[in-house]
Amino acid sequence: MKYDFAAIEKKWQDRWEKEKPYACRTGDTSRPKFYGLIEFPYPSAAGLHVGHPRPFTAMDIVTRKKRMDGYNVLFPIGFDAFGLPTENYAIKNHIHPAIVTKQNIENFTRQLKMLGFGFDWDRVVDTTDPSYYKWTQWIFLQLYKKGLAYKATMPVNWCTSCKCVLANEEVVEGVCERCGAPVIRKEKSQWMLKITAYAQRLIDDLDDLDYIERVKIQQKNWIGRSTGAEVTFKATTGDDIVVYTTRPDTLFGATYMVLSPEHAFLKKWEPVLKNMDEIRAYQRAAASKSDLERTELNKEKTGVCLDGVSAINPVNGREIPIFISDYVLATYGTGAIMAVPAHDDRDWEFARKFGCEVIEVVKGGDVEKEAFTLKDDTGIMVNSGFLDGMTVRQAIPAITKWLEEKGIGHSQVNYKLRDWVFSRQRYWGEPIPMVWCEKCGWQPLPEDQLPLLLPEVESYEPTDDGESPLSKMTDWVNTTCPCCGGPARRETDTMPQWAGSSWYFLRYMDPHNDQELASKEALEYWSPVDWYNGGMEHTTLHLLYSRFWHKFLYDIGVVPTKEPYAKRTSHGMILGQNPRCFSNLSQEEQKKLVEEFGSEEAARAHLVELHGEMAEHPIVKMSKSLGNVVNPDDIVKAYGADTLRLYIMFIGDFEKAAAWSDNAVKGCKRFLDRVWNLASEKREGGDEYSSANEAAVHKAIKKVSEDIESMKFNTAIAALMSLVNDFYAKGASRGDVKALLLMLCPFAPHMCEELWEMNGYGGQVCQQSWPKYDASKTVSATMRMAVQISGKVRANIIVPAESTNDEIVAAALAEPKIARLAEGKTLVKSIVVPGKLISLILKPRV
RNA sequence: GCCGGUGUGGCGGAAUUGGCAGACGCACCGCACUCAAAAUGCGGCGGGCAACCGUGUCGGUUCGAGUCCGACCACCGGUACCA
Repeated sequence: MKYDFAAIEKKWQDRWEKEKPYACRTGDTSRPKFYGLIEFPYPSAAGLHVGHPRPFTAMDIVTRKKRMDGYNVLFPIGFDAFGLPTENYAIKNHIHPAIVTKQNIENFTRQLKMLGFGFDWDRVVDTTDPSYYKWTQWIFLQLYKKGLAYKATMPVNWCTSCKCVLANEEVVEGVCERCGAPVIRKEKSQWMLKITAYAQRLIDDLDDLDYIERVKIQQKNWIGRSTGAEVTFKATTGDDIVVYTTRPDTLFGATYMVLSPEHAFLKKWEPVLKNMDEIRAYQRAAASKSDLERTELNKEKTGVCLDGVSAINPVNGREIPIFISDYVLATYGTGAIMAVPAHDDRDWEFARKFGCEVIEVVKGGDVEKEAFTLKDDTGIMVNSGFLDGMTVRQAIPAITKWLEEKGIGHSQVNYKLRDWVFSRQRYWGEPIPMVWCEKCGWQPLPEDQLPLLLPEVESYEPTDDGESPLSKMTDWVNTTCPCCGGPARRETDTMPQWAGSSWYFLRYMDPHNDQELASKEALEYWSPVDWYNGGMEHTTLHLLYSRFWHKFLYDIGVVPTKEPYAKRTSHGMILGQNPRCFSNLSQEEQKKLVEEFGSEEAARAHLVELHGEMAEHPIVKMSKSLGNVVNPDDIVKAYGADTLRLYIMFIGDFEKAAAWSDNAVKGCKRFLDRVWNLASEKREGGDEYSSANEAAVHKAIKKVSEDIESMKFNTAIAALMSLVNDFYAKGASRGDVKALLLMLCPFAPHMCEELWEMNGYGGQVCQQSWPKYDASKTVSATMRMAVQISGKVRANIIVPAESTNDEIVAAALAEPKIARLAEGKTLVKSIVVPGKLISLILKPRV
């Protein structure tokens, strides 16, 4: 009988739909719980990308095995459906975003079901559903009530194409993360979330989490904690200028001061500043620079020296000039620095250009040539009054103490993390439930009025003036003040896409609750997520945001755990093969080109000339223009879902990027065909393993079990392939085949269910227990050991398993080839590694 | 610049953490089956006639190094005037 994957997969998907074998029950105390989570997809119009099945299949395999291990498994799915791509698609095609979203979710659902994932389909979550975003809005109100949501006017990142503000995390190399358009600074009044209040806890609590190390490092770097001191300098106007420095030890070397162009004192000092025109011109120039220009221009320092105001260095009373320069950021520290050109690269560069004095205060470098920035014990303080002779490490606490005693400074911690810009001037997002009243100011919408529904609008296109499309909906905008009952206006900005995804994993625990975001019972039972797998690109976005929200919900007593996710892993991207790269051509094509151009190098050079630099990269992102995009629908049609699942897991190291290969898919299909042919054969007998395969089966059980736990799916599959090869070579018993199906089931569930049923093993594979590993069954009576002489393998011997070291050495020396090599030599030393090898060191006999 | 990571056959990738490098798969070659092809099954497959040589390069530790230590090279990712 042929392996008819299309019919088999349809049959089992229909049965799963009806019988719901993957549904889970909240509150089951008879079994331990396991909550496996994947990042819910954004339902784009393009449908499922071939990259999606990689993390999905991985967690599907993990959770299927957990079920077989006896866990009550929650493995849910949902849709992160608000956001710009849908809105842009809707605008372009003149369809309402809600309709687009509905269609896209239907298509995604079809594709996800087609791949046979064991989701609990009764728990689907959709962030655009009012019964869901009611609670997103509710959380916002709680943040507002605790002072963690506030409206502030400040320079924000503005995407010139999306016509919308962006969070810091959404700006990548000066351009919009989503559309690639330049980002500029724009002064706007925005809702902000005070994530900075959680900066320290977001760092500290990482220690107890089982996250892969690079995620922890990346989050810590992004939060960017630094310790230093704030120091007050007196200005000649009498004002106190506070600077932040990580090097208070170098205070004696501060020869000038720099303010950010946006610094508030500039306005205050207008009457005394003699070069105000020059200053204004610089301010304007700095403001109009896009982030991209700022980074590109960062090599050459610019600035203006203030004419009319200077500052006094508090340690030595010296008067020093004040500059403004855009290398000092308004949004970090105090927006002002003391410049120590001898010991800071940027200050050194600036001083050289503007002719400022350079005073060495730490010995160890040549400050005429470059700044000496080392902060270790190699430098001794000089030219620094009472600090002279100390090391830098001694000087830092000494000067800090001195500053504190004088009341002009104190130690200070700073973070690079900024508060989260939380409003977007777009339509397709959660309305922010706030009302502006001339009399009462901003008022939160009473909770009983939630959800605040997103109104139907005629036009949801973004406006050039930076106002949300909702602002034109006067009927909706005009409302009454919840406080005084007078006329008031609603907030017309919406929430960013990251809002709905910041808590969705909680909703899965109790998705239909209309009283709370989830019941206490459900939260207690399922929290925390035991294993969360997702992309590295979310490390400083979704992952950080949702940790912040979760900590807040913990603080107000809504959730029972400090952290949302106990374990976080990450998958690599699926890339495509570059059809224009020499190494991806078939051997014949390569040969032809080499003949034509004389050498491989010349052939490669020709391809580069033809297609540009990228022809040198064998592996590239999938793109329509290269024609290397793989559609999961096509693969399922041609080979079946089980083959796609197996291949996407076999493709390589799960954590690393891997390139799609059509040929390699065929190899996985071939493997499933081999399993099918083997297992569909009628076999008599019981459940016991055959003596020929017993050891191999137990070794495979160990390998596959461990590899699934550690996400080494590729080697787990390799072990199963080896086992099948053994079965072909030695024949397989009914029990051998049964073990194979149990282990293969998480990877290829449709086929294994079908074969399980055909063989009449009873029940369904997914309901069986995972096979047990018995180490005693893998030991054999003899062992094969390599014999090395001076570290080189020279022969192999077979000895009884219980041989002593002396017996093993004797056996090694008796081996004909070894005996020949050892002739005329003395055995100096021997090392025996039981079961592996013997290393002999021989010396010529004198 | 700073912080991570990676470098192994024609290709994707293994290697129990210091113990027989190249598991498993792809591609390729041979054989069987077939009138033939495909499919399937079986076998071969790093280089070299060989001694030997081979895990980015150079050096070190060790009986033994892909794995450890030192110096470098290349590529990928994150971050970037954060004082």
